[in-house]
Amino acid sequence: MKRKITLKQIAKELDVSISTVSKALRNSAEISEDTKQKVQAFAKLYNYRPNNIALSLKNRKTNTIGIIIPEIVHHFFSKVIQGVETVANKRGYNVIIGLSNESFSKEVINMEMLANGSIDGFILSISKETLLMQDYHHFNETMSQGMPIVMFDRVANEIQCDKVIVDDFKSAKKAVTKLIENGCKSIAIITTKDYINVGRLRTQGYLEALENNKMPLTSSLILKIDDSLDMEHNLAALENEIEQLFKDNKTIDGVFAVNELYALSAMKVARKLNIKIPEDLQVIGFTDGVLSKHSTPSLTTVSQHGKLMGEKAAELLIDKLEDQTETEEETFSTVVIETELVERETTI
Amino acid sequence: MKRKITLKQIAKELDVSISTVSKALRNSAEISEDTKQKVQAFAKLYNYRPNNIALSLKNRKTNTIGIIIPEIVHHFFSKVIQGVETVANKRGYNVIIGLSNESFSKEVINMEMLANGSIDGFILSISKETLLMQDYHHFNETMSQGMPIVMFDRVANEIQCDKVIVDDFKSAKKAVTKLIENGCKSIAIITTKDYINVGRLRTQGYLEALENNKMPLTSSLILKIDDSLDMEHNLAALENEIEQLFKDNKTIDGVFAVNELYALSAMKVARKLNIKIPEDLQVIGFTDGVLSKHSTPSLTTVSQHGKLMGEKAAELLIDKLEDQTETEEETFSTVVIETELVERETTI
DNA sequence: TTTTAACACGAAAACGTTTTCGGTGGTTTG
DNA sequence: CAAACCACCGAAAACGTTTTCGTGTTAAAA
Repeated sequence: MKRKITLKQIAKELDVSISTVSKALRNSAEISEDTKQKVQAFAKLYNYRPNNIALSLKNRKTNTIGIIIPEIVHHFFSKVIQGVETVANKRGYNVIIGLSNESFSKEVINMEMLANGSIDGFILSISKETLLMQDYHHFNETMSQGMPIVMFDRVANEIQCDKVIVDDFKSAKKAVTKLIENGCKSIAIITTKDYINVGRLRTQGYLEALENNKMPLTSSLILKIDDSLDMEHNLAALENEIEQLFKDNKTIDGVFAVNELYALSAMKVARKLNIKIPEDLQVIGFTDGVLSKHSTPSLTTVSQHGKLMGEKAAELLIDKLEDQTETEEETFSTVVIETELVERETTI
Repeated sequence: MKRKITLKQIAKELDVSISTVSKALRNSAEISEDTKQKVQAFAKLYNYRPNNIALSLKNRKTNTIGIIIPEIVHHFFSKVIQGVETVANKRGYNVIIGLSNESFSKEVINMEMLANGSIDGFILSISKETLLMQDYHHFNETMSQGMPIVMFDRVANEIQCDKVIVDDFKSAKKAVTKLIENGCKSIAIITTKDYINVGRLRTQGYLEALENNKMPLTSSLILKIDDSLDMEHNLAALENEIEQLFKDNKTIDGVFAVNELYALSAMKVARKLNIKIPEDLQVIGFTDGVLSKHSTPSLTTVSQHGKLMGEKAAELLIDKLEDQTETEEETFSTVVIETELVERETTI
């Protein structure tokens, strides 16, 4: 087992100084052609690669991006990571991940862990618990230490930083309007509690769409799910709630769900109640994942373009990291990614 | 913007030496109670945290695990990452990810990138292209430099390292046997080309199950898909092939598919051809993902326990990293994770 | 009073780089 | 022949730690 070779060892072998080796390898004009050749040949032979850690320490720059997400087994977040990874690699950065599991404390711990020199900046989506508690001190602290943050999707308006979001309000409005245009007269929404801001915004979009089209707002048609617990493991409860919704409102002919799972559950319940999709009931979901594409019937959804969000977030972060200008007034931008209504089989 | 505080700054402020500060913070007996109190209070006030990079350089240990996977937008791999992350964090390690996108060169580049000091060891699943080319020099090189590797799922038998796999052969056999017990007389398999070893093994399991039950082996019932291209974006081609299979073999009453997507495509084609599931056709897939759970009818699958694989892989790697004993003969273990046949609605 | 030991602390090396600043020795110039 | 110059190379500092070893001070023992 041969350890990785260092400058020092090369210097010793060739009987020159460490500085000479370093310069020779970087093709400095200070070094004669002869020595350069000699050193470079030797380095190539022993497959020399500079040690990243030493470089990081010297340069006070790790060329690594930290990404903190609530969970990874989730199509949207996977897509975002994919996007981040793509541009990060292209621009010479690595990606290190931390999972908060929707927990405030894990989010804090993970950030502290990475902030101590391991990374140059963060890309993150806020955990549910943090949103609920509205405790954002850790974000401010990291930023005050000169470590930039880019938030995506689940952001906090109170925090001044770069953000990448979709226009949840407009997108929801567009989706519901689509249902109205398709002839739906009684449209229900299955959404989250209001502390999840994306859920709240989507609900508002729903309301505005109804209002703009002079349709009545019926509070019993608004089902707010408490998903503080992991719904993946609580499907039965979810389906019961939805079934009750359908039974209480027999006229429902359209459903807008703020995520894939809610939409699929609605479809499942509808099937159970012998409601035909899309003839008797049209459904639109949010977040374009694998489920929508492969469900039967395949689900019409508002696609968020997760990969694009990741790419954009990475661009923003790296731009900031590599921006040399020492301006006093820091400026932050919020990029809005356009959503797309992907029409499949659950709408006419 | 205040930079992170260092030992040197604390030392300067308190008018003691750097060594004293370091020792005081680590509660060394060399330092008087007075100075300890003073230093610790000051450090707490300024929220001192040791710089990870400096520690890594000093200790020649990064406490970071590198994980290289072919793609991340994939339920199984996400699960594995989740597993790795869980035990890594528990044992004080970070996780850094690299995506090969099923490409040999990206796999090599990514590994070289990380191997230069950024991480202590690898957990990886081999890319399709690498498997096809059978060029494993980069694995041997990294290991010869003292960096341990743990492979999972898609492994190379030629390489001596720790491995975490499922018994693809046995699992496939079990699944097909199940179909036979359920009364299927003509069972087709939808699998990959043989260079993907997991595909090959599953095919062998299929064959053995038939043989053991004295059932005829019909070559036309074996459909080997060339998925060198990304099938997610080539669904139509896949479905055509499957449709042809059904049309050529009208007697088919059972399908074993080596992954979720193949299984779902088979179900889709069956629906198109008005074949009832599970009455006329029973289907079993491999890899327990979200699709299986939420499809209609929900798919009976062989679950691989991705998270468990990740956990096990991380345990193996960290154990090796922290094993102090300087044994000459290195020993490698291969852990086989038991699969589980999750029976849902596509089987009787 | 002198020797010894305990105590408290600091200097310096090491991890692997890059870079600045000074040297050599030789050659050209006035 | 001295001065200036150039081409080439090395010493050392710096990044932020930890740790070994040495040293000075003080109190206890001889």
